[in-house]
Amino acid sequence: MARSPSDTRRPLTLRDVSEASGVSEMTVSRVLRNRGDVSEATREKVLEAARTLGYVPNKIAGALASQRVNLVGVIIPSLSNLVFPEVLSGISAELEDTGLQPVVGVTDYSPEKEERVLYEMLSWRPSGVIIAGLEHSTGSRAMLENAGVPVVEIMDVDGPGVDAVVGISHRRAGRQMAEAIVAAGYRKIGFLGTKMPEDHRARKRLEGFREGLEEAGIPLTDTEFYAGGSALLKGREMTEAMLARTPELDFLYYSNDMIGAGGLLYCLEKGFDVPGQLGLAGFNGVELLDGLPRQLATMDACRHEIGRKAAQIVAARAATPGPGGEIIELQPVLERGDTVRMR
Amino acid sequence: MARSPSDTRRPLTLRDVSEASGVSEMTVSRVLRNRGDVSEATREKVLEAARTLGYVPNKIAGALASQRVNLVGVIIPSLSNLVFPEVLSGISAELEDTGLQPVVGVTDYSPEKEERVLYEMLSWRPSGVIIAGLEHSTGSRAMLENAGVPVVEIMDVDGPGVDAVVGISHRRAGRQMAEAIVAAGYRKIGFLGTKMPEDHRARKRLEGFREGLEEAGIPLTDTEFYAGGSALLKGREMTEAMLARTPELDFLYYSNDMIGAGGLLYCLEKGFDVPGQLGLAGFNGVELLDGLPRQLATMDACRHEIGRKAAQIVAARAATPGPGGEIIELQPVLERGDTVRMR
DNA sequence: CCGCGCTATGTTAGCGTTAACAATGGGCTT
DNA sequence: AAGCCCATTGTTAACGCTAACATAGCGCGG
Repeated sequence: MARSPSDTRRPLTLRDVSEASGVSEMTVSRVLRNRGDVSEATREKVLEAARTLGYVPNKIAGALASQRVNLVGVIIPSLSNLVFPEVLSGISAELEDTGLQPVVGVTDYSPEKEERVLYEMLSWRPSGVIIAGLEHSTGSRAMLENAGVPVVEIMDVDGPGVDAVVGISHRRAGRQMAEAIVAAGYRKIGFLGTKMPEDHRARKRLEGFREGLEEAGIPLTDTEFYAGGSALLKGREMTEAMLARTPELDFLYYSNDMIGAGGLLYCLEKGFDVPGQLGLAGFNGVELLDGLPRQLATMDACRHEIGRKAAQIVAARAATPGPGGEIIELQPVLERGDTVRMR
Repeated sequence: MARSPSDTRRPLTLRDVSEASGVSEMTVSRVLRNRGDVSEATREKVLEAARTLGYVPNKIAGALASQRVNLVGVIIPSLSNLVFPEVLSGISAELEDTGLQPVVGVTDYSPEKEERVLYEMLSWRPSGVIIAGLEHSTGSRAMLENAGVPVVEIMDVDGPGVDAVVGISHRRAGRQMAEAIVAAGYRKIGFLGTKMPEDHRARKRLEGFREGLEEAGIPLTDTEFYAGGSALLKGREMTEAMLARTPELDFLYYSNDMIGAGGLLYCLEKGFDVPGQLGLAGFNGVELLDGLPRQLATMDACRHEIGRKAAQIVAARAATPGPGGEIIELQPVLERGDTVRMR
């Protein structure tokens, strides 16, 4: 397993293994990749030699020679959002035994950083790219179009994609929530969400939500936006601020579950009648909500499933090149929880 | 930016750019890497050509030729733990302008998977490896020893490392918490934590905690372990179960903040006198706690700082090879919050 | 016992880039 | 005007591996 004799720290190559086992480099390569016919005897001899030397193949050289790279670039805005790790887990699970490996890049919701990360990724010539969102800089879009590999844009289907798209309609999700709220009889509605101008999905949810309310002839009574900080705490603070400013509100729609949870905790503490006097809802369906004193109404964003489907598309096309352009719209499900009254 | 004429989808190479700009490949390479002297005129000509073609350099070939890879492998057990994304953010921040790029691998707390991920990473010949924990399989350890690149084991300093180590002493952290609890006058103490046998850091905290109690002549009255599921919910359920079984408990020490938060919510709901009759504490110092109705006592695990320091070590040694073996022990700080009484 | 068709192994020629060194040429010194 | 230097550009040979083809040996049918 080690390299005791003459440890000159010259990195090991196929040649070392080939010399140690008395066969050609090609044969060693074949053994190590399980490709082509090799007799059982040589196979074992080679594996033994590789193991005692502690040889680790050089994929850089391998990739250059074979023009194949078993990496899939995954570009997401953030890792601290909870949502994206879940998408990632779907991707990893699906890629598990395809021989492909996800490589993650984080953009911090910045189009410039996205462009840099994408450039960096493409320079490794991955077998595919999975990227969050449909909105990209001109440069990024051009790179995606010319990459010559499968591209899957995820999370969102409200808009044109470069190639394949897997996600939900956030606009529709917002609208559906509006309809449910109106149907439950709430009339004075407030929205609380992120300020981030680059969070297009939150924006689309709000737009859909507004549309849904408008159709019922109900205005959006108040809005409040935040940026940064502990989401749970922000939810709490924003709720307090909004209710102080607009006490007549009877429903609060939060752009994500975390601030919604903060709001819920605040309302319960204050002894408000939830959902009787005041209804609450969030978005995403994060696991965290299960542990709250009351179930916050939410809408599952199909995060794991989005990851799986996206990975499937990449894996399928890495195996057999096809035309591409698949559009998969998943349907988020409204989970009413305990914070929307029944009628 | 695009590739309109004769779009044969042959991947672009340096040669294409060199032909388009009328200089040699070498000169193009120099321009694109800002290396060596190139006249301003050619520089612009080349950049222009590269831009209009939409050329993206092939780092695989570059890395093979130069024997330099600007990647740092980061191997962590999980992304859904909240703790690790924070470590990652420290690493990214520090690596930001070193030209190095983190590449993340996830082990799911499995030594076998760790070994596979490590092998995969090393096969890309990264400039360094940052890996969580000190406990590895024999194979992994051998790979780390022979990798010939800087290795930084993070999170934990309780034990021997392969090369550099950055972390806190979880044993000491457990002991400190025990001392604080005893000093506050609590005597009937329960521990709630993960069952995962591979979470060595949680184990060490428990060991240290036990030691600390023993020294004060106080036994650990009850323990409860869980695996999987929503941590917040589990915390709630375990707390209920434990208090039903052992009602005389006056303190609950949770192995992480998430289950601690669940426990706190449960206790508040039940109207228990916290911290008077029942004290609570968690571990990690996650941001989430800020939004809770009451501040849970916890101990900051210095996650961001650990990431930064580890990245610093790798970056420094990638620039100037040194001896290695740095050991950096950070000191977690007890944050008493509102759930440990003052005396 | 010849040669066909295997299977097992070896040989050759890149993959696209960069390190190292070589060449070119114009200006400047003497 | 010869020679030299420097800035700039080009040439050559890897880097470590794999695709594609070549070869060696061996059993076996006719």
